[in-house]
This record gives sequence, structure tokens and C-alpha cells, in this order.
Amino acid sequence: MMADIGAHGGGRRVKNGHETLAASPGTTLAESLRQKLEEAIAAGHLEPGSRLDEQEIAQRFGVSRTPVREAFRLMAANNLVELRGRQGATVRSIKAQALIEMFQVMAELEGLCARLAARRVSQAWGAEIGKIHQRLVAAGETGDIDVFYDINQEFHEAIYEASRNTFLADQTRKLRNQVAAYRRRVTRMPNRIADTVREHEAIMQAILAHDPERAHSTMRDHVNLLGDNLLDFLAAFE
Amino acid sequence: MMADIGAHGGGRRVKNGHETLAASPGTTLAESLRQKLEEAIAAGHLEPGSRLDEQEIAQRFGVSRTPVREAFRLMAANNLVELRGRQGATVRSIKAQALIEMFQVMAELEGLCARLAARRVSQAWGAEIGKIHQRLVAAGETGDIDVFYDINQEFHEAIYEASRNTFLADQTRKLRNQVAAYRRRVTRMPNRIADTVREHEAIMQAILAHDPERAHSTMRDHVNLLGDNLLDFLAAFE
DNA sequence: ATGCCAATATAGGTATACATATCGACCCTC
DNA sequence: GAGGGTCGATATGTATACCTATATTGGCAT
Repeated sequence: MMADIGAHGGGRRVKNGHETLAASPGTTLAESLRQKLEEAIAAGHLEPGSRLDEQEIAQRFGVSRTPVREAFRLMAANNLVELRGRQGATVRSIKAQALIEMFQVMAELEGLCARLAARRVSQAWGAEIGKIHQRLVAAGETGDIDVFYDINQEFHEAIYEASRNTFLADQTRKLRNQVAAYRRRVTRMPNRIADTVREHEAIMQAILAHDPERAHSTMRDHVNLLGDNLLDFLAAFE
Repeated sequence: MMADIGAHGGGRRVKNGHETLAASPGTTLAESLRQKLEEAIAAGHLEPGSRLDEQEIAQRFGVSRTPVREAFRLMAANNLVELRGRQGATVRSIKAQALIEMFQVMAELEGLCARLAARRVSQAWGAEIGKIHQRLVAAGETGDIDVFYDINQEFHEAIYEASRNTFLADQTRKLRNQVAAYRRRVTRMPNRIADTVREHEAIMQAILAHDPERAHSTMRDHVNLLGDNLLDFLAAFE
């Protein structure tokens, strides 16, 4: 079922109770749609495997089919939807095997981020990541899963940036985005929060100690563990 | 300038001396266009930075603007063209800094391919890669640069496959494709052919010896060296 | 002469109309 | 009664017409 994707955001409101869509000049409808839909997928409002009906979405946002189609093409290239010619678009459903493969790559890329970060970080960055980590710990104690998830994301994002390799950061972000729909579920697993905090500490120490190899391996292990947890989680369902 | 992109390929020929376009059923015009254009870019027929005019291309292939636009969107997501809203599409021009970053990632990904390959390859694969390598050596001696380039590609492709991680293989292929337009030029550099042969031998030995770490490092070095050469080459021009 | 503003042209963005392939339902046959 | 084939509905793929934003060029003012 398609929940109320994009119910916030303040653009023009179109006539018949349609969803709103940012209409900032310089931006295009297709791009706005892509953002909205990707958010909806990442947030789990659009189930993997569910069909994306061009007309329905066009009506929902009060636009024609053309920008909707273009948004689909954009997302297809991000591996977020599958386009099977003449058979419509579906939210990409990732099989366990594919997830294993993706985590293997992601572990390597995030590991590279950490390695580069270890070589390049400044003192100021150390203070910043420290603050993020403190907030993560706090959220862990509160038990607010959604907040924890977001701060966790911030932590990794900070390391992407610290790698000072924008291409690498982009690639890693994209990949992270692809598995986001699945990843979110894992946060709710028994020891995941405590483990995450501990693993983040190890990563942080390695980076701040300017130890590239240790930064690499701790980060890689962290991502792989998450992947393992995710697979356990999926296995429990099917 | 736009050379004779897609002058070969045997689909229906459209009325007014247009380019041909494969019309295999089950495939879409947008997809066919994407392939043609990506080939043209990789082959260097479309210079980085050159403008892609929707109407011109539509006319050239005898289709409407719609599939052309969709092909652009598809390619944009592959990072092969840049779409600046309302300002048309251009073949992506990669700056030296970006190339450095991309090679850093590519080295890691190809390294991972090699590492996995070392763990997984069979005896049969060893024979096959050996044959490819022999052909590479032969082409090197002949001095046929284009053939050498293609066989070189085959060698790497064989390792992608051997990693048995289709996602990784896809990612690596895509990345390779993105720098293809630049990469081709490097093959013509003084010692590149001899170096390539030597480096490939080291990689091959490591993989066949089932030594993951050595496979990783030799491959990583190989890619990094190529990147360095490419940067030298570019530096000589600007 | 140079710089800024405005008007116009061009081309990308969007909407809609049309063609065609796929899927499902219903009927006929075995 | 079951299975297959055909016909029709629906949605995707494509074409085209229209709208609007951006760029360019020319004129005017400083």
C-alpha cells in the first residue's frame, strides 16, 4: 500500500487535494518526484516488490505521466526500481544473495572511507564526530529507534565527508541508499544498538589515532556484522 | 563534433537516411539509444564536454524527443552525461581531481574482484585467463593498440566474473565505463603495453596461487599505475 | 566605449493524444 | 470439467503540441 508519501514540504498546492510538490524554479518536476519517491522507498512506505503505477502517481501529484516516467528512469539507474519493458515499474526487491553481495561491496567502500579519513582528519573533525557519537549513545539509552537510526546515518556520513573523496562519498551513499529499506528493520534487533555503539567507538578511535589499517578493518567488520544481522533477520521471515 | 555514431548495427532502416536503430521486440527505443550513445562516448566519438542536442539526436535516429530524453536520464544516472536543468545535456567531462578519486575507488573495487577471484577460481578458469593473456601478449608484440585495448578489457572482465559477485562486477564495470573515454588514450603511452603485460602476469599468478592478499594488492597497484599514467598524460596537455 | 537592461528566440520541461504489447477473462473444444 | 486460445481492456511506449525558463543579442544610458 502506498501511504501518504510526501505529505509535508511546502510548494504550490495543486487543485484537487493532490500531494504537494516543491516548485522551486530551477528544479524540475521529475527531480522533485524522484526525491519524494526515494524517500518513500527508504522510509519503507513503498514496499519492495510493489508496483509503481504511472497514472496513479501522476494523479497523486497532479502532474502528467511524462515527469513520472523520467523520475522512474532516474531511480532505475540508482537501482531503486526495476523497469521491465512494457510491464511497468516495481520497487526493487533485493534477494538475499544480492544483499550479501551488496554488503560485501559496501563494507569495502566504507572501509576505504574510514582508511582515507584516518589519514586526513583534523582535530576539529574529531570534536564533531565525538558529539555525534554522544548523541548516538544518548539515543541508544533512550531507546528511540528512529532517532538512533538517523544519528547512525549522520555518523557514517561524517566519515564519508572526512574521506575527502567526493566520488567515493557519492558511491557509498548511493549504495547505502539502495539497502536503506532493508537496513532500517535491523536497527530493531536485540543487541544491535549496543553493538553499534561499541563498533562505532572502535572505528572512531582508529580514525582519530590516524591508523588507516585499523580504521579500515573496524569499519569493514562493522558493516559486515550489520549485513550478517540483516540476513539473520530476513532468514527469520522466509 | 558528432561523428558517425552508430553507423553499424542492423535494425530497421528508417526513411530519410537516418541512423539505424535496433528494433528488436521487447526492447525499447530509449534503451537502444542509451546503448548507442554510451558506445559512442566510450569510443571517443563524442568528446567530453560536447553538448547533446535533443532535437538533433532525435532527428538523427528518426525518433521523437521523448525516448531521447529518457535515454539521457538513464545515462545521467550512469554519470556519463550531465543534466543541468533547462540548460541541456553534455557529455560528462571529468576533471583531473575527479579522475584521481575515481581511480582510487576503482583500484579498491578491482582489488576486491581479484581477492574474491583468488578464493574462488577453478582450474578451468585458469586455462581461460591464460589464453586471454597469451592473446594480449601477442597483440602487444604486434603493436595493434585497439586490439590490445579490447583484450585488456577482456582480461579484467574475466576477473570480474571470477569474483562470483555479480553486483560487484556490475559496479566495477560501470565505473570502468565511466573513465573509458579517457582510459583509451593512455594505452598509447610509451611503456604502457609492456607494463600492462607484466602487471597482468603478477595478478594472474596471485589469483591462480589462491593468494587473496597478493591478488588484491597487485590488482590495486595495477589500476593505480594506470591512473597515474592517465594523470601524467592529461597533465601534458593542460 | 562599455556595461546593464530588456526583448526575443531557442530549447528544455510538461501535457496530451495515439499506437501497441501484455495480461486477464471468457468461451469453446477436447 | 479442464485446458487452451482468442478477444478485449488496460497501461506502457512513443509522438507531438504547448508552455516557460534561460540565454543571447541589441539598444540605450552612463
